[in-house]
Parts: sequence; C-alpha cells; structure tokens
Amino acid sequence: MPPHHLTSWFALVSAWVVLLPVLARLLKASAHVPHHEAAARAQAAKYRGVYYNKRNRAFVAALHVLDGPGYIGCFQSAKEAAEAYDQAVRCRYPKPTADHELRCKRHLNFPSEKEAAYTESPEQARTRGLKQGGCSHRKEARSFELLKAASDTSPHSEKYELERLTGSSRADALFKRRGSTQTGLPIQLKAATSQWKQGRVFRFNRLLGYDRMLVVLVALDGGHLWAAAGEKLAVDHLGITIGCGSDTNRRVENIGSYLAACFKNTQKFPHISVEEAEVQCSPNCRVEAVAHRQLMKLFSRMEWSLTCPPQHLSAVDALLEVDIEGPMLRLQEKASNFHETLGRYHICLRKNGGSLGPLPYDKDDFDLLAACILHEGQLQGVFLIPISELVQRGLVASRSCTLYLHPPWSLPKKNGTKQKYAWQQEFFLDLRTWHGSKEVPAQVKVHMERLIAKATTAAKHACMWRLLRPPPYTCETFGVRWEDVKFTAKEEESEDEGADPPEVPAERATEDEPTAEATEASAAAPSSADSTGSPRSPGSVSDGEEGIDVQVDEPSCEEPDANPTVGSSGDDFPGRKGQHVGDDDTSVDPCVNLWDGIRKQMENIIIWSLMSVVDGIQHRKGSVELFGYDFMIGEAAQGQAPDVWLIEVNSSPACDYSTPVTCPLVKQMMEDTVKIMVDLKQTPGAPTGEWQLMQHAFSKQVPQRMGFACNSQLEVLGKKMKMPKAKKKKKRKASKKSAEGTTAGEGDGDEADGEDGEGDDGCD
DNA sequence: AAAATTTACAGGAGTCACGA
DNA sequence: TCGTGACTCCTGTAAATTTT
Repeated sequence: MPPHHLTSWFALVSAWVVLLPVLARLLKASAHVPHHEAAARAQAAKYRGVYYNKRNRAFVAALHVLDGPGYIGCFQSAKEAAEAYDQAVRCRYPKPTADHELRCKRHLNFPSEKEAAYTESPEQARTRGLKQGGCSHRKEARSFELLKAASDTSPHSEKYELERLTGSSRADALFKRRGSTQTGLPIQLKAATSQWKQGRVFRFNRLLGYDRMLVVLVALDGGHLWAAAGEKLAVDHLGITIGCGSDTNRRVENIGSYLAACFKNTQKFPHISVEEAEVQCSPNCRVEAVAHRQLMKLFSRMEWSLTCPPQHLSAVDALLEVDIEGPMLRLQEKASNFHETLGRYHICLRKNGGSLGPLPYDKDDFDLLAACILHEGQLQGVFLIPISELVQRGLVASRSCTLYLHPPWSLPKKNGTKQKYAWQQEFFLDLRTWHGSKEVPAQVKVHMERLIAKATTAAKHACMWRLLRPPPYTCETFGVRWEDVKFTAKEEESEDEGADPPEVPAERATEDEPTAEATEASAAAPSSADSTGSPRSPGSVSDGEEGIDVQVDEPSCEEPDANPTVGSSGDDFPGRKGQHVGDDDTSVDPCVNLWDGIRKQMENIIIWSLMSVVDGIQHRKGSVELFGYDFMIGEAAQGQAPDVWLIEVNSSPACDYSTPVTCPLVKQMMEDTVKIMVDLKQTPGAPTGEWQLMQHAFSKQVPQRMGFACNSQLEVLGKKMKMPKAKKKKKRKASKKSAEGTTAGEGDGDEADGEDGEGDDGCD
C-alpha cells in the first residue's frame, strides 16, 4: 500500500473515531423520543399555532398576543387544534381590524379561497411597513424623552444635562456638565412596552456588550426606570416583573441623583466624547451618523438649524430650517465611503415598501437629497440635490436605483459616462478644505446658499400644504389609542338599522366615507335651531342659554371689512403658520400663499349658505347647532388660489372617530366647544381653542335678518289702524267683479295680496 | 409565565453579470 | 479588461411568534 494511501486510511479511521460518539449520542437521543411523540410533533409542525404537549399527550392550540397568554385549548388531533387556532385568529382580528385580510392569508391554517387570494395594495403594504419600520425610531426618541423628563426634575439638572446622540451610536445619550462640549457618561437606552396582563412585565432584549456604559431600561407605558452597569447585566435578555425582585433590585426612583453619582464614578464609567460614541456604533451606521453630525456642524456655521423630525418619517432624516419664518426643508440624508476597488461612491435611492420590498421614493417624500461622501470619517463633500432634479432624471418616482456619485476628483473614466454624470457637479459642495472649522470658505458658502435657495423655491412651489405642520394634538394628546376608540362603518350600519331610522339625517349615510382625494374641511356655524327640524343628535350641543351667535352676527361686525382675522392669518393652529416666505428674501421668488385664498372662499361659502336658509330657521332657546361643511379644492392656476367647491353641509355632523385623523380633531372640537359654551360666557375674552370668531364683511349688510335668526326681540309698537268699512267693501266688490273675468287661482292670489297689503298698512 | 426564536425593517457595503 | 448597474449580503433593532 503506497504511503499516501496509508495516510488516507488513518485519516478516515480517526474521523470515524471522532464521529462515532457523536452518532451514538444522536441515536440515543432519537431512541429516547418515542415514535408516537415524534410523529405527533411532525403532525403539529404542519400547522401554525399548534404544539404537541407530551405531558398531556395532546395537541395544544395557542395564539400568543401582547395582551394575554393566548392558550386556546387541548385537542386530540392536530387538525382540530389548527381549526381552533384559526377560529381564535378570526376572533382576535375581526374584519374591521387593520391587516385583517393579510393576517387571514398569512396566519390561517385553512384560509378560504377568498382569503387565500387576498393581495395587499401598495398603499396598505407601505403603511404597514412604515408602522413597523418607524417604531424603533419612535421608541428610541420616546425613551430618551422619558429619561430626560425624569432627570430634569432633579435638582442636579441645573448642573448636568442629557444629550441625545445620533440614532445609530452605540451610546444613545451622554450625561454631561451643562453647556460643556467635553466628554460625558455614556448611556445606553433600552425601551420596552409592557407584556402580559396589567402591564406588569417588561422584557428587554440585546443587553450584552455594553460594558463600561450605564444601561438604562425604560418602561415606555409605565414610566418606570431601571439602571445598571453594562457589565453587571450578564444576560442578553431580561424580563422585569413589577413588584418582583427583578424590579425592586434595579428600580431607580431619582434618576437625576443616580446619573450624577455614576458621572462621578469615572473608574467604573469612563467618560467619552460624542465622536468616540460614534466610533462605537456599527460600521454601517457609523458612516451615516458621522455624516449627519458633520452636516449639522456645517449648517450651524451658516446659522441654519438641522433637527430630527418630531415623528419618524421613513423618507425624512432631518429638517433644515434656513430661516425662522421660512419653510422647513425635509432632508433625505445619505452617506458613502469611497469604494476602493470600484473607485466610486454610491448610495441607494429606495425606501421601505412593506411586503412589496424596496420601493422608489415618491416625488413628495422629501425636498432635498443630502448625499455626503466621506474618507476616513471626514466629510469630503456633499451633493445637495433637490428632489425635482432627481425626478427629472428618473432617479426617483419611477424606480429604485443606485446613484453613483462622482466628485471632481473621481470622475468616470469613459467619456460617455463622464458626460452622463456631469450634471452632478452643479450640486456638489467641495468641503475638503473646510475641516469643520468655524469659517466656511466663502466660495462654498455662496454655492451652498444658492443650492438651498433652489431647493427651497422648488419645495415651496411644489406643494404648499406639505409645509403646514400637523395639528399639535394627536390621539396620544387625549390619552387614547385609536384602536380603542375607532368607529367602524359596520357599527354605524347596525346602529342605523336600529330604533329610529327616519330620524337619522340623510347626509349621515354618505359622510363617513372619507375620500383621500377630496379635501375635507369642517366648519361650525351658528344657528338657533336645526334647520332640518330633526331631533337633537349627539352632534348638537346645548348651553342652556343663548346659542353661539357671537360667531357671525355680533354687532362688532361693523369693524372694517378688511378685518384680518378672516382667513388671512393662516395660523389656525397654535404654532402652525402658513409658512410665508420671508419678504426680505430677494434671492427666492415669493411663494403664493394659497391657503388664505382657500380659507376666504370657504368662509364666504359658509356665510352665503347660512344666509340662504336663515329664514327657515326657528330659534330654540338654549340650543346651538353644529354644522359640518365638506369642501373640495380644485387645481390652482399658476399663482392663483384654487377654486373651492362646496360638496355638502351636514347639520349635526357625525362626531364619531371615523379615522385616526378625525379622532383627535373631533376630540379637540368637543373640548373647545365647551370653552365657547361655558368659559367664554363666564369670562369674556377667555380662550376659545381652535374656534375662531367669523367676522365677515357680508354680515354687515343684513343685520336685521341675522338678528332675527338669533332671537332678537322683534316687537311692533303702535296700535292697529281701523280701516273704513265702506271703503273696504267697495274694494272687495271691485275685486270680486274683476275676479269674475279671471281664474279662481288668480282671485286667491289677489286676496292674499290684499291681506298682505293690510298687514303692511298695519305695520306702516 | 418566561425564554427563545423568527420576522421585518433600514442602511451601507460588496458581488457579479453584462457590454463596450 | 474595465466600467457600470442591478442585485444581494451583513448588521443592528424591536416586535411578533413559538416553545418550554
């Protein structure tokens, strides 16, 4: 036997010697599992939510959700358990629930043909994707807010402050001396919402790897804080049950003092700088974090403010405020290191599309792309490209693609490609000579101002409404969850089919189908009674005295018709402005404020519509009526306000929470109505919330009519005039004679006229 | 009830096929 | 052979689901 064969033989034998004990253990283990149990497990594995319980020798069906253990029951066969699981899924996520169809398709063991055939629309997929994708950012922000709020109440807050670090940094926050730019105590934040019943258990994951760092565990929905040194957390995941040892051993009541104590213990918690914290984050995220910080520094040198959006939006990484009164530019930040082998920089232009995978950006997703290019952690330059430019070049809004960036020192080698990317040079800022110093080179400064002005103009002219900030209140403001309060069409149908269908206004049937296309605006207007004469519905409010007639026909309407409160202010929400363009900004064309025109038209429509029915309204003391106006806004011609069209007016409009958007609006409206009905009556000048007094020029022209509608005391003074009988008879005889030659109808009309004339005479 | 695992997401970096 | 662009991979996170 040749020597090399001998070697192979020995290798084979030694491999078997090593493998045999392993095989023996495996065989022993498999022999230990009874055949029937293995078969049962295989049966259970066929179905979702079904497990084999060897102790009971039964199949367990379980649907575990956040608010309960989810045990369904034990069954003799796996199929029975699977059917029970399906039933539980259908109960847990009934039809009106969001994602019902998708859950049925994905989760049911035996979906119907219709359920199996369900396909998610792109909008639904994207909404779902954003809901999941954005949650981590929201959690991170929320946990920092909670920690900051807790530490700010401490007396130590005068001396120390918490600084939030960029999202991907390994440390989430630095606790440092107030105003200091030096190092601080690195804090890793971990957030969790309660699991199980009564919010008693909080589960934190991925706790390892934070040595020499203070780990703070935040209970998002309980407000509790726990803290421990990173190295003391010897487990990767930790469940904390309120009241148990896991809670009491780590709970920190006075976080301010605790942080200050940790801050002083530099041996245990070595201080680090912001830059050091960034270096500790993952390589992928580090690029982005480093770029963001340097970009922020660059913009601060220009006295511009770069902030994180208040709510995480998938396509918006930061908000750039160039001017306090100016619009806010929504930035999509990208960063790239130089690719050594390929000799280029590149970024991916795509966004999360839920189950549909990556999607291209939409033309309204952001205003400005800030693509940073780095080398060894230093910002070499940045491309500031308005989204309109990207749209024009087919890089967004049509497909998701990779954008290859070519700064002047890394131009493509081929002439054709060089030409293809030549357009990028216009949007490039060379920052190689800047080095983060206080003075930005003058040439760069001028170029940057020009680029930002260009993006600002494009953004302002693209769509005015995007620049409006959302109302300052959401469902959370009122401490409610949309899932708990939402009103569904099904519920309404069942209600409508109930006791008195005739009393439900006809408009109700159509009003709760919100259309995304139609811009809906609701306005309340005063009235002394329901013009339809229908009984009061929950939409009506009563104050026990006069109605809210102050809104239209107060004598103060005699103010000049140029009263600016009518639609010109644009600040219908606190802190929300129409985002007027700074007049002094000569480099940018002033943007047309479309909202003022829209609002003026809406108010005119409201006034005219009420004027047209004012005669038919009967006053009812102590009552007011709420009207809901539906408007549609047409397309605006260049530089002109768009036409506003009235769709319908609903008396006693539905005040249910038909959408997550209307839910907080209705709640706010209810609260503010009380301010008008109670507060304003008791204290003149009291705040009225979102309600604004409509002082319309037109109301001046018909003071008597409006006064009549609002229960003014109309009284006829004087005494009845007695008409001479003979004269009257003559007149009647004369009219009788003339009536013989005419039709009976005409005669009736004359008689009526005569009576009217009599009345008029009396009045005179 | 608790622990473990899977899923889904975003982001930059890397790979590979194609064509000039 | 090299430049280009589409596609995949890797990492980190929290939520959801599965298993014990």
